[in-house]
Amino acid sequence: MSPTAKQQLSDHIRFSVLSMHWAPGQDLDESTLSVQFGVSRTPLREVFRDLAAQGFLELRAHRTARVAELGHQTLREFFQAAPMIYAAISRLAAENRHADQLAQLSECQQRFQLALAGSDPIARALANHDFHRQIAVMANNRYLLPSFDRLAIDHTRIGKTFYRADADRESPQIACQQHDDMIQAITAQQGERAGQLAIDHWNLSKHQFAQFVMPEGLSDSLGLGDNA
Amino acid sequence: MSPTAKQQLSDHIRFSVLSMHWAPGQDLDESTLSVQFGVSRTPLREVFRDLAAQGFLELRAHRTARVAELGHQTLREFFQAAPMIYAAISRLAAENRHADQLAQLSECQQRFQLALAGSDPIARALANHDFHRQIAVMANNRYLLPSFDRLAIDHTRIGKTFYRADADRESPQIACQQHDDMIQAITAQQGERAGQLAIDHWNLSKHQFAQFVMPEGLSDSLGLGDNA
DNA sequence: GATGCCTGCCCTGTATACAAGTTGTATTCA
DNA sequence: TGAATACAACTTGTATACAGGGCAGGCATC
Repeated sequence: MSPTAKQQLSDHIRFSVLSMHWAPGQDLDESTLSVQFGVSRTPLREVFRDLAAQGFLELRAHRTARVAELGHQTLREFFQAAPMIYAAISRLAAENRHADQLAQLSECQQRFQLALAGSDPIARALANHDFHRQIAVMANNRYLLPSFDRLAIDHTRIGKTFYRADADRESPQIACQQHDDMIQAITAQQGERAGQLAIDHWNLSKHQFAQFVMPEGLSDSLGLGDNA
Repeated sequence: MSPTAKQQLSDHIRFSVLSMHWAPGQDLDESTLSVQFGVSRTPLREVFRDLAAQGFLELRAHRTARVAELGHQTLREFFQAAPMIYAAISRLAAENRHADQLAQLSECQQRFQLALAGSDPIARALANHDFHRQIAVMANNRYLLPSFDRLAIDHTRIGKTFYRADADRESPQIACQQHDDMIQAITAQQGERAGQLAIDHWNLSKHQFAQFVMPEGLSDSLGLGDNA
C-alpha cells in the first residue's frame, strides 16, 4: 500500500461529497473502494469513521456507509446555526490571527478570483470553501472548528444544489468584494467589523438560496426572509 | 467478544477521562486495554478514533494515543467559545424542545440534586454533565452538538481541577436553582430568557474558577474578570 | 393473490498474523 | 567524555481470513 493511498482515498471521498458528485444518502461500497485505491478494508474503514465524524458520511451499525443526508431537518438546523458560528469564527479570526497566516488567506482569495473567472462552478465552490476554512483555522479555536466544518460541508453542498447561473449574475462579484473586506478587517484585527461582514456575507448567500421556490413553505420556516 | 464489550470500553474511557482518573496527556496502551476488555485491537482502535473525534483523546500517527491535553492554549480557547455556545444551545433548546424531553431533563436535575446531597464530587460533576448534555440534545442541532460536547468534556475536567470543597459552599445550591430556572424557561419556550440564564450559569462557573490563583496571569488573559 | 416466514447469500464486524515505523540503548569514533 | 549512529525491542499500522448479522428471494400458508 502506498503511504499516501489513505490520504488520496480521503481526499477523493471529500471531493466527491462536496462536489455533489455523490448524492446525499448514496451508499458507499467498502470492497469496491478498497480495490480502487489499493487499500485494505481496515484502513478504509478508519477513513470512513474519520469522515463520518467530520460530517461527510453517516455510519449505521451493520449497514452500509452513506453520504450524509441533506433533508428538511438538516437544512433547518443549518440555517439556525450558520450565521452565529460564521460571525463568531470571523470575529475570533480577526482577534487571534497570526501575521504569517494572512498571506495564505490572500492566496485562497486569489484562487477564488481565478475560479470566478473560470467556468467550472464546482471549482468555484471549492475555492470558496477553502477561503472560509482558512479563516476558521485563523480563528484558532478547537471547540468551534468542528461545528464550522460541518456547516461548511453542507453550505457547499447546498450552494451546489441552489446554483443557478442565470440569476443574480453580480452576486459572485459582491461575494468577492466581501472576501476582500473580510481580509482587510482580519488584517486590521477589527473583530466586530469582521463579525458584521460575516453576517453580510451570510445574508448574500441566504439571498441566493431564497431565489428558489422552497418546497412545503420551507422558506418561511428557515428564516429566509429579509430579517437579520 | 461480547456484543457490549465495545460500549463498555468506550464508557470506561469516557468516565476515566471525565473524572480525571486519567490525567490529560496520559498515554493509553492498546494491547493492555484490548485484553482488559476482551476486545481485539481492531475494534479498540475504532473506539479510539470515535473518542478522539469527540475530543476525549488525541491520536498522532505512529504514536501512542493520549488523553486530550488541557493546557494554557486549550483553556484560552475554551473561555472564548463556551459562553457563546452555551447561550445558543440553551436558547435553541427552549425553541426546539419536544414535550416528551422535558421529563428526561427533570430526571437529570433530580439525579444532580441527589449527587449534591452525596459526598462524591465526581458523581456530582457527571450528573451536572448529563444535565447540560440533555439540554444540548433538546437544542436539536447537529452542527452545534459537536462543539458543545467538546466544551462539556473540558468543562467537567476543568471543574474537577478547580474544585475546592472549602470555598463557596453556597455555589452548588445557586447552580441547582439556576438549573430549575433553566428548566422553567425551556418548558415555557422562552428562548431569550434561557439564553440569559445560561450566561448567568456560566458566570457562576467562571467565578468558581477565578477563586484560584492562575499561573502566569492566566486569569486576565482568559477574561475571568466580572465582565459579561 | 397477498402476506408472513425461512433460508441462503452477501456485506459488515472482528481476530490474528505480519509489516513498518519509532524509541531506547549500546557501541564506536572524534 | 561526549555525541552520533547503528541495532534491537516494542508499538503502531495493514492485510487477510473468519464470524455474525441483514436483506432478498422463494416457499408455504391464509
